Amino acid sequence: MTDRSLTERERTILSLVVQSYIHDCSPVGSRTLVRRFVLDLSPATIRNTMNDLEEAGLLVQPHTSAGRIPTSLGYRMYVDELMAPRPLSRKERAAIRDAVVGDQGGLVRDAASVLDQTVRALGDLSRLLAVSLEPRLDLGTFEKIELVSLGAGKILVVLTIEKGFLRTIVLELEVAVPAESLHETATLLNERLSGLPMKIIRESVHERMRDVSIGDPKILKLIVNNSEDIFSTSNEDEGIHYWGTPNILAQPEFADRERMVSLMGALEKKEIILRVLGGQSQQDGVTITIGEEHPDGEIEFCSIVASPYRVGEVSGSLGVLGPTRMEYSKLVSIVDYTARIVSEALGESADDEEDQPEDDA
Amino acid sequence: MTDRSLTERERTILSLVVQSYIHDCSPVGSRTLVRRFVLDLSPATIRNTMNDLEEAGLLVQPHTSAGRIPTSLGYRMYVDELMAPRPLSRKERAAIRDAVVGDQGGLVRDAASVLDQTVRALGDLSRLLAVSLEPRLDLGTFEKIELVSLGAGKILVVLTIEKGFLRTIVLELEVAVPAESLHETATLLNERLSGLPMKIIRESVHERMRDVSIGDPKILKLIVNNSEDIFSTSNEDEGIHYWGTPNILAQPEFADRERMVSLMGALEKKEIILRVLGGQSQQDGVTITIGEEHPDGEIEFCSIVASPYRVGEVSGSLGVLGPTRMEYSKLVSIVDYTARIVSEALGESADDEEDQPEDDA
DNA sequence: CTTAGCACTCAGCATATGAGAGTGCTAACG
DNA sequence: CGTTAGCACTCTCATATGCTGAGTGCTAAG
Repeated sequence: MTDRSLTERERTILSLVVQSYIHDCSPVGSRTLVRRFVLDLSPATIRNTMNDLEEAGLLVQPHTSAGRIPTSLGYRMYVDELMAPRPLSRKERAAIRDAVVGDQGGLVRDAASVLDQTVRALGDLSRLLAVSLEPRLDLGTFEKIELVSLGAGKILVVLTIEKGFLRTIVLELEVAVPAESLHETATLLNERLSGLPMKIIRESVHERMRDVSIGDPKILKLIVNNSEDIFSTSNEDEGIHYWGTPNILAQPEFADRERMVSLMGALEKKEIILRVLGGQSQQDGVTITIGEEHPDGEIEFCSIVASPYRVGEVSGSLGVLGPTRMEYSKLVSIVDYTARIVSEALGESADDEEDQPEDDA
Repeated sequence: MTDRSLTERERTILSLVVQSYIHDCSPVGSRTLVRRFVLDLSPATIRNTMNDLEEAGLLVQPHTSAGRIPTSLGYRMYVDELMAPRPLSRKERAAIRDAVVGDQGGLVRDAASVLDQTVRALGDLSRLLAVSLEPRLDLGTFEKIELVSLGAGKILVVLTIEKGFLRTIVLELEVAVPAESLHETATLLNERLSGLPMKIIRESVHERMRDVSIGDPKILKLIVNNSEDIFSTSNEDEGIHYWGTPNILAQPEFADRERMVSLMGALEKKEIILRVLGGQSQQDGVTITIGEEHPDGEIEFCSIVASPYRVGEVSGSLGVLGPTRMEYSKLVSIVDYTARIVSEALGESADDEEDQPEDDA
């Protein structure tokens, strides 16, 4: 538990133990270690070092006289200081890019569709559970509202948001409203709200729409009253995309039914994912959260590698979830690259004029 | 395997075996049976009968000298001839109704949202996996198309279909199109296509839109060329809603990892669900498919209780999936009732004028 | 037709046993 | 002093063994 920095040997051993365990999922002993990686040291020496690492809280033994396995802290150390991100092969990149970009031909794929494809690729490639959140439009700037009459008192509200994001909601009124009036109301809303971030609108429509003389007061009231829902992110708590449940369930760490069921429950309820991914979308770049670092007990055996993607002010996030024993070095690269491509893809599909140059990091 | 009809005693015994097995998930023996249900027969007699049932292919022994369990055929017999559908309690009905109907207040919940709520209730109530398919708009009659310019060459296509179903797609053109022209094009499309079923439109837009003089030819071409996607059901292969994976994974029949993983894979790929539920939506009323009756090996340990829901010509389906050992008598009622309520809810939210009377079956 | 009795089968459980992997410790070594 | 060989010890895992209980099929008697 003392956090004196590690010696070079300790760093090496820790790194090897982690790698070996990630590979085999079986506790690694001193003898095995020297044999697998041809070390110029005797098992006894390794044992001593391992003992030190155990005292530092980086390794544990599942039971007396078994090999060691990394603790969350051990993985943390490995991730932060020891591992070298493994660059992606040309083929892997292509796989991601093809899946994300897809081909349309006249039809514009919306964010949901892009993300759906993305998680599939991400899940298959990582052999873990891939997750993504649809863009949070909160910080996006509102561009335009359009009101389309659908007959029978129903009105389609079409919101255009920065970078071509779109949101449609159907409202219902008891009485039909003439097209003229609809148009006027829309114009009014546009005049007063255009250019503001969605979030600000939510907070201040009431004031901004207080004294109005034109437009239909009924519709206006309806919109103002439902502003929380209308000027929000996507529908309900939806907007989560998954892929790869079988991958993760097949992992040996979920042989325990108990764990498995509770994990699936957590996934289905979506709260946890929303909290973890949603929270992270503030920060930039790839974030790794390991095992017990999670506040939620249900996923204390899991790690998450996630990254936000951004299109203008709008952002969402994506990542993979798996057992703590995962190939961090590879996953960091995969997730990072995928997030970039998604940003790019959504940006492009949004407005073609500004061609963002592809940066190959 | 001879299908001479069963004697009264055989029917009773089969029924009791099925019920007992459904309850316990442990093979039921002759002695247990007489004890549990106070039968006026000796175990030996039961044994003889059971033997007959085994020869008829309705029961099997997992191994010599274990009790019997029902085969798919046994369940089939039970479901078709022996069981009495268990009526729902007032409370259960209320639970379903509340979840499905929900409350809106100005905002119209679309089919996706209604079904999402529905499967949650259905999954929780059945303690199994609930599944639903969004409505297939194929047979729905097309009412109106509306083209809304989004700027930057993008056009929002709004399709109104019978009973208030809605479908929106974004198209993209290289050049901006004047509003005037958009309106003309929409009018043209409405004149020629309104009142036709979506399916017919898909098959015949090319002919119907051959000789036109007004409207923008570019947009028209785009729409005609993409008619397969535009005048179709919902987006991609989406439109499946789930709930209750933990329920089903906790079932003892999925203790086997192998099975469990393959089941989850099948669910995720959606094909099987689409085939089973989609296929069934033709027929009316509740359909039960049991174990090996399914063409797909992945779900040969599962049964599905499903029912279509209908709103005018438009229909979709919903149901529950679980191990063959499920409470058919209860589930039939649940699924049936849920389907009715969903039909009702979607119908109402579609057009309020025609109040369908609630029928309490 | 029904039932008592009996020999037989087999999963499940507990117990014992041995092998293998791994450890910590101590003492010797360069 | 860091490193290493040796050793006693521990603990899991796999295998073998025996026992029990639930259940069966068959036969003969009621």
